[in-house]
This record gives sequence, structure tokens and C-alpha cells, in this order.
Amino acid sequence: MKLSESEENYIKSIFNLQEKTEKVNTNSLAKFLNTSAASITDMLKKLKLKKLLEYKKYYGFRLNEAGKKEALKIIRRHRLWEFFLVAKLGMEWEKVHAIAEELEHVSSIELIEKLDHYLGKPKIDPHGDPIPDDKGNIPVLKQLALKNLQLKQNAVVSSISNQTPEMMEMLNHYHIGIGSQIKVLKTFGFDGSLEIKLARKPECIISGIVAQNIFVYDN
Amino acid sequence: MKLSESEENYIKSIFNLQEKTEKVNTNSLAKFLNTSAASITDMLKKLKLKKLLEYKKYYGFRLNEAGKKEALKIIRRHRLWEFFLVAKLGMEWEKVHAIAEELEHVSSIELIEKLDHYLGKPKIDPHGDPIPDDKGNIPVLKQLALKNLQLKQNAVVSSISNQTPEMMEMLNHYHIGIGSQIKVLKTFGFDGSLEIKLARKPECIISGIVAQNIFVYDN
DNA sequence: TTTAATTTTTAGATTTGTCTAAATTTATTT
DNA sequence: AAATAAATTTAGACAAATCTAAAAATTAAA
Repeated sequence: MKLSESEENYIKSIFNLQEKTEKVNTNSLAKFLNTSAASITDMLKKLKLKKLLEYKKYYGFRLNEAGKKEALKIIRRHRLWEFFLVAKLGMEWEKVHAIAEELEHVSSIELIEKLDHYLGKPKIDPHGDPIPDDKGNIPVLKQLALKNLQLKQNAVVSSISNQTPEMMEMLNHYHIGIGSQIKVLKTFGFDGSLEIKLARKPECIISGIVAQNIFVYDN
Repeated sequence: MKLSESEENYIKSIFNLQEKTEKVNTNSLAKFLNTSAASITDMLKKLKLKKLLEYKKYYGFRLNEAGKKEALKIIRRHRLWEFFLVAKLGMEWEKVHAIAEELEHVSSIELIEKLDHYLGKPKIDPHGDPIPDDKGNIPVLKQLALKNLQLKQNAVVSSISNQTPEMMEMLNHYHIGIGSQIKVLKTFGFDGSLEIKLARKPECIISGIVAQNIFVYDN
């Protein structure tokens, strides 16, 4: 199905909102998209016409299966581009979202599949969100705090909760970033610090405070 | 200056046309963009208002300096993306143009400069066209037929004129592609064949017919 | 140098996505 | 349950980019 950039943005936003609430309502979507409620109603009519959502006047709406499928395609593109921008171009993750918002609308299937392959078919984007595969399946990877990871268990850094410049500086110093392969060698109950090992790096010790903000995906 | 996707497409096309003819006229641009003459006139008014072109009714038009600067930015983005698609994602160069037409409108300066750096600041795109630098300067590299290259002179394959599947197969077999580093070791006047050496490959001999279609940039 | 042909522009519509303001429906209060 | 508040939709307008058909200007031809 060929969708306009605008339609894609609406679908993606509805998908994100309906992850949390059963039915999405006009005002919340309007707030989310920073637009007027009237514009939402206008677009809902179009998307209903295209059979991408269930919509009953005054009662709220949600994407149907076809709509969700479209949403997942867009989200896949968005997250792959984010991964590219951070992993290949070395951009900071705070900056990549806005650019990926534009890149995600380039819809060549061959492009996206080649990009996916080139990036090594990543499962997680730089914000720690899962990347749907080409069938629209979202990989189920359970995220856990680094301190809860079993000793010597290999894992991948999935997200970092506290994104202050100070925190970033620390993590940079240790070469810890989203996607880093990591394992815990030892825990020190005394102060909560951890001895860790990153792939291709010497082991090191991080403080409990730093460790608290690191989350990983178990492999 | 913030330009719409449509405005960017017009500017780029005018730039391409005015490379060849002094003044561009409505009908030729309409044909080039596969649109109606009336649409051209409409857009010309807008671009004149934005002070990007000189335009006198019925007399033709051309980009002024500001317009050319914008055009070169767009062309830079287009050609960098083409390079990326071929060199990094391994796409075939016949396919990359259409995708680059979409990617070129993503205008983050940081994105483009990081991409440029990541690609190694290439001077030539996969079609053999020069890539403007971040100041809008087009590198002047003279293209010449491989057979006219001085013996043992290092050069870079810049374009291939005959793009039939058979030709592609030949070139693939010899690992010759746009960007390949190449030199000529010996020429055989008898049949026009050449003994060549590609970087990190053993020397080999290519027929005169193949050689005729290979063009290089002298270093 | 008139006439005919071509090119270019204008006039008026159309589509998409947006808006404000008013009307309607649903939810909440007293 | 009537009144009020909140949410949603409709009505009507607008800007951008396009179109067709008609008018105007330029160029070429007889």
C-alpha cells in the first residue's frame, strides 16, 4: 500500500499510543502530533477509507491488522536508520531520532533489506527499542538491569536510563554504548560496584551508580 | 534556506539543464520533469520570489548564484547517497538513482558531513559524476579512456559506458567497478587488449572491447 | 508583413493536509 | 435529570502543487 508521508506519521503515532491504551482518542493523538483535533478527524476518515483502522465516531479508534502491519514497516525503517546513524556514522543518539523521522519515509524494500543486512540484522536500536524484522515480528528480548545479569553471562547493552552529559562521559570512557557486548565477572556487595568485561577490551570496574543505569538484553 | 521537496526537484533540474544551454525554457523543463508547462510557470514565480533565479516572462530563466548554491547542495546529497548505496550496501548502480532521489531531500547538515566522512570523502559517484564538496565546489578531474592512460599511471575507474548485463558480468569477473584503483602495465596494439593491474588483485588482460568502455580519472 | 504555428502564461479547478470557529455528542456535576 | 464541561466532529477556508483549457506573446513561414 502506498501511503503519504503524513499518513505514515499518523499510523506510526497511533501504533505507539495504542501500545499503552486500548483505544486511542482524538485529543491524545492531537497532542502527540502537535496538531489540531480537527486534523486528526480528517485523517481518520482517510485511514478508515483505506481500511487501516477501526474507527467509530466519538468512540475512539485503533489500527486493525493491516494498519499495524504498515506501522511496523515504518518503525522498522526508523529504527534501522537510527542504528545506522549511531553505529556507522557515529552520531549521538539524542540527535538521531529527528533525522530518522525523515529517512523512515524512503520506502524501497530493497534498500531496507540491504541496509538491515549491512548492519548485521540488529535486534535493538540505539534507544534500546526492538527492531521488527522484515515480516513485522518484534523480537522478544527481555531487558534486565546489568546488576541482575547472571555472572559470566554474555549480554548486549540495550539501553541507558540516565542520559546526562556526565553519564555519557563515563560510559564513553569505558567504551560502553548501546550494542556493546558485555558480561559481569564479579559483583561487590559492599558498594554495588561491578567488575565487567567488554568484548575486545580489558576488564574494568564500574560504580554501582553507573551500573544502575545500564540495561542489557540476555542472549 | 528551507525548500520544499518539490522546489528542490525543480532547482536541481534547472541546474542540470542550464549546464548545457545558456537559458532554460519552460517546455524543456516541463519535458524533463514530466509535468505540464503551466506547472513550470507556477513554480518559476515561487522561485523568483525566493530570489533563486533570474526569470523574465517569455524569455527563459536560469538559476542565480543563490540558486546554484542550493542546487549543488542537493546534488552533493544525491551523489553521496548513490555512493553509499553502491559502495556500502552493494546495490547495482542502475537502481540507486531512484532511491537517491528520495534520500537527497533529507537535509540535516550534520548527517551529510558525517556520511561524507564515513565514505572517505569520495570525489566521484557511481555513475562517474563528480561530488561537490561542502562548499559547493565541484572537483575538476579529467576523465579519460583507459586505453589513453599513461602506462603504470595509477587511476580510479570513473565510469563505464556500456552497461549491458554481459558487460557487467565481464567486469564483475575481473573485479572492476567504479572506484577501483587501476593501472595499465602494457598495451597490445595487435588487438587493442590491455594488461592491467587492480589494487590487491593479480594482473590480468582485458580485451580491447572491454577496455573501450572503461573510463578513469587520472590522479 | 500578415498569417500560422509554437511557446508561454493565465484563469480556474482539484487534491492533500492543514487550520479556526461553530455545532454536536458524550461525560461530569450539582 | 438538567446544566455544565469536555471531547469530537463538521463546515468552511487556506496554502501548496498540480492539472486542463483558453488567452497572450513570440517565432517561423508563406
